[in-house]
Amino acid sequence: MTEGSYKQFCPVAMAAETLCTRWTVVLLRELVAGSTRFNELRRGVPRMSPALLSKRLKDLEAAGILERTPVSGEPDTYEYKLTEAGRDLRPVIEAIGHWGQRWVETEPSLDNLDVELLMWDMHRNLDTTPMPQKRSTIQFIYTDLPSARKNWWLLVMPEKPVDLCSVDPGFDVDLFVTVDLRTMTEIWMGLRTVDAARRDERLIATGDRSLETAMQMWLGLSPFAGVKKVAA
Amino acid sequence: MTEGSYKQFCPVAMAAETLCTRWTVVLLRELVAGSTRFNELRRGVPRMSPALLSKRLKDLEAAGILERTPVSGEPDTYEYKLTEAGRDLRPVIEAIGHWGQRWVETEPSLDNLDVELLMWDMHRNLDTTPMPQKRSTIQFIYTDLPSARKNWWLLVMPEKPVDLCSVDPGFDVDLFVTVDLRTMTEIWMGLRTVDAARRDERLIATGDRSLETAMQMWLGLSPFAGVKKVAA
DNA sequence: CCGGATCCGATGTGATACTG
DNA sequence: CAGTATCACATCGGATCCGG
Repeated sequence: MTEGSYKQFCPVAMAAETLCTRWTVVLLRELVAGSTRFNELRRGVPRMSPALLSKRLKDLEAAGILERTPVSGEPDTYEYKLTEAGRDLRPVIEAIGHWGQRWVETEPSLDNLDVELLMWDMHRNLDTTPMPQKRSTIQFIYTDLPSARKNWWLLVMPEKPVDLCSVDPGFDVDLFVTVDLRTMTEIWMGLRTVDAARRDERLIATGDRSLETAMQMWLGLSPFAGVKKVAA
Repeated sequence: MTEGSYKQFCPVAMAAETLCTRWTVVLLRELVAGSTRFNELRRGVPRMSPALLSKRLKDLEAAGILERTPVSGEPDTYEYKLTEAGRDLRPVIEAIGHWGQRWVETEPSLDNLDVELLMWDMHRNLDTTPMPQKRSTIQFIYTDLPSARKNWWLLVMPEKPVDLCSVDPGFDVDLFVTVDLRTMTEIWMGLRTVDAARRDERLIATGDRSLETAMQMWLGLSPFAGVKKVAA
């Protein structure tokens, strides 16, 4: 970007200088969502090269948007946390996402599905309040994926963050969800409901009855799932 | 930018693909502010090369954000008007500008002043309602600029758009404003008031008393002038 | 594993000039 | 007025590698 400024005194231009460089707002979305570690960020922004990620983190630190601090106890590991200025970017990210959900055609991006990214987003947004007050294990089986990426487990423990596994954790499974990747992504984006997918036999949920019927409730959707799409 | 997508199904990423390319949001700010013609846009985004401007306009048209239509009567001239999707970007631009005003240090960008851009912005935001119901001519004299860019005239006609001239239009001047470029830019950005600048003798306004005293009123400021700055 | 750095070819951008 | 053309240069993506 000619690493250079727009040379305008307008606040929009001044902000855009740091915000509107490639990958930056996607990275910020990940930070606003709560990721703090380098490799955690990589998982949320998988197609961004580590070199560019590193550069952007430095740029954002220099801009006062985040702070990099060593993690006590773990040498050579760092945490990237938003400053107040960074947290104040949430409305900006929300406005962009809101517009994107309303106006950007989804078809093209539904050709670029990514299970890992989907599961990563889902596990962060699960709403555990309507779930039983005990450990629950939910297994997702993606019918259209090769075996290495077919099975995913969400481990829900009361009072603890939800855990995501791509290898069998060995616990008894309380609910099996069998679905294809596109359908699950559409549900996550709010383009389709769990019930509709079950009626169409695109999604099958078997196991614990209460988990099964409340699925639309505990399955936290994309923060923008509620926004109505207008784009043709 | 590798003219390529982020390949994510997240609405933030989908929107950022078209919005967060270099110059795009600055251009959108200009469109949201009401400019419609190619050379009008150039004046609002003076450091953007015409080649890139042309490309961006095509991209935005392809994204459904604006429409290009021939101007009837004038061959080979076109108008670029925001579609509903484009007008719906106003909250996004506002959120970015709001954040910029709050958090971006202004000092660096106050080294990149631009009279023409400032006058262009000002003439568009003049609030003519508190002005006399007759033609008024206001001359700005920038004490620190070379003669070619020193003098500017704003022509206010009731019921008509404000006119901006960089050559003497020949009318009697109702109000003379003598000021340096930095001070006037600071006032425009809301970093300083007209009264404070007059007390500091950085700005002198002489002529019609009512125009003089109401200056802070009719001088429309930047849309973000009201946002309190936090940045150190 | 974690947190990067390095290299190189492809792509995007800026400056300047020019045209119907 | 409304753009193109051209060329040098900056940036980015992808792959690889590295030190703890």
